[in-house]
Amino acid sequence: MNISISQENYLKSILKLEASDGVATNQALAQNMESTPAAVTGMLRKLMKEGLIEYEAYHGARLTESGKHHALLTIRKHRLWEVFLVEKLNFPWDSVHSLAEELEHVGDEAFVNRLDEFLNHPVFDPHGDPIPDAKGVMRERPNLIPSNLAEVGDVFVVCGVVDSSSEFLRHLNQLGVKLGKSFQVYKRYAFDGSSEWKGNQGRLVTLSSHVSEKILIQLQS
Amino acid sequence: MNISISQENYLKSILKLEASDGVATNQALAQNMESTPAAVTGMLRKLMKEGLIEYEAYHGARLTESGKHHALLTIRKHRLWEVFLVEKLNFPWDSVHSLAEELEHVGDEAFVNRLDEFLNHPVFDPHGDPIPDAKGVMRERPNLIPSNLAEVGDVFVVCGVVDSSSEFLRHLNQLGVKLGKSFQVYKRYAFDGSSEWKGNQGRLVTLSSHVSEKILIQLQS
DNA sequence: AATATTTTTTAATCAAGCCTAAAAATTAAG
DNA sequence: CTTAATTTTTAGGCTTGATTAAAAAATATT
Ligand SMILES: [Mn+2]
Ligand SMILES: [Mn+2]
Ligand SMILES: [Mn+2]
Ligand SMILES: [Mn+2]
Repeated sequence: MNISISQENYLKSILKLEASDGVATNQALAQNMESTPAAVTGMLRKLMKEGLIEYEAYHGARLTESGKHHALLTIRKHRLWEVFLVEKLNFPWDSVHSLAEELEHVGDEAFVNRLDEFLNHPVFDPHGDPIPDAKGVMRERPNLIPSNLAEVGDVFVVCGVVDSSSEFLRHLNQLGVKLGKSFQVYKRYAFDGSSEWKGNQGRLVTLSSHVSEKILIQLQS
Repeated sequence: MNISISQENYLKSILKLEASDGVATNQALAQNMESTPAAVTGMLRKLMKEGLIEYEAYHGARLTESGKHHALLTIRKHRLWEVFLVEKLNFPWDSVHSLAEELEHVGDEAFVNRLDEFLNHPVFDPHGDPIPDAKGVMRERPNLIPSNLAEVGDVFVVCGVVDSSSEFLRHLNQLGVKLGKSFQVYKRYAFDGSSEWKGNQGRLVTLSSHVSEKILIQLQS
C-alpha cells in the first residue's frame, strides 16, 4: 500500500477542493492537476481501491480518514521544506514552491519530524500558510481577512497570501509588501476598488483590488 | 534533453564501474542496478542516443564528458545531502544512504550550490568519500590504504570505508570504529588474517580480515 | 577449426500514468 | 417528458522502465 507521487498530488488537490467546494469533482480535479477527465477517472478508481477516498461516479470524491492523513502529511512536508529553503538556504519566498513540490514526496515521517525539529517546529510557512503538526492536524489561522475588507484608517499586519504563484509574490516584492509588515489603509478609490497603504516609514503603496484581495491580514485591535 | 532518475542512477553506476574495471559491461551493470541484461541493453542505447555514454555492443560503456559531468553532479548532491542528514538532522551515518539516494534526484544546480554553502563547503561525506566541487571535479583523497595492509605497531587514522551498507556501518558502530579515530595495530593473526587494534584509551578491538579490508586508513608518519 | 559456454540482444509482455476520441450517463432546458 | 448540453466513462494507444524466454553473437575450450 505505497502511495505514488502522482497519487499524493491528487490527494492534496482533493483536500483543497473539498475545503472550498465540499467535494472534488472530476472536472475540477482535471483542471487542478492540469490533466484530462479520463486520466482523473482512472486515478480516482485507484485511490478508492486503496481506501484513500470515497468516490461516487458523477458525484465526486471525498477523502477518507486515511486519505486525509496522507494529504496533510504531504502538505506538512511541503511547507517545512519551504521554511528550510527560505530560512536556511536563503531562497526568496517566490521561488521555493516548485522545489518543495518535489521534496514533499521524498522520505518518511521520521525524516520530516527531524526536519521539523531542526527548524524549531515552525507554525507557518513562508507564505503564511499553517503547517500541520506531526499527527497531521492543521493549525487554524486566527481570523485573517482579505486586505480589501479593511477600512480607511485601519491598521493591520500582513499575515498571508491567497496566491503563492511566483508572479504574484514577485509583484508584492516590488511593492515592498512582506509577511509581518504592518500598514495603515490611507485611501480607497471607489472607482476601481484600489487602495493606498501607508507603511511604517510613511511610504505609500498603491494596490489594485485584484492584488489586495489576495493579501490576508490581521487587524490591529 | 532531460535525464530521468533511472538514467542518473545508471550514469553513477557506469562511473563507478569505469573507475574499477576501466569499462562498464552489460553484466556488471545488471548486477549493480539489480536489474536484467535485457533492461540494461535498452537503457544503454538510450544513454548513447542522448550523448551521455559511448557504447559498443559486447564491449561495454564509457561515459562521455557530458555523461561524466552529470554523474559527478549527482554524486555531489548525494554526498552533500548525506552531510546535511548527519550534521544537521542528526541521523546516524548508517541510515542516510537510502534517503540521499532519493534526494540526489531533486532540484537543480543552484539548489545544490546553496546547500553546499549552507553546509560550509564540506570536502568529505559522512563515510569519508570526497564531494565533487561545483564544477563536478572530484577531489582526490590522499593515499588511503585498506587497514589490513597496516603492520603491527603502525598508528593510523580511520578515513573511509569501502562499503557504505548500513549492515557494515552498524557493525563498525558496535566495534567503536568511527571516521577520524586513531588506532595502533596490536596484533595480527596469520591463521585468518584478523587483527587486533588498540584504541586511544587502550581498549582493544578485534576485526576479521573481511571487515578490516573494507576500512580505509591513513598511516601516521 | 569446431564445438561449447558465456554474454548480449531481440521479441513479446507488463504496469503505471498519461493521452485522444467516442460512447454513455447525468443534469438542464424547453 | 423529451431533447439538448454537460460531464464522466470506456476504449484504444503511447511512453518509460521493467521482465522472461529465445535467438544471436562473441569468447573459450578442445
Ligand atoms: Mn508551495
Ligand atoms: Mn507555501
Ligand atoms: Mn550514500
Ligand atoms: Mn556516502
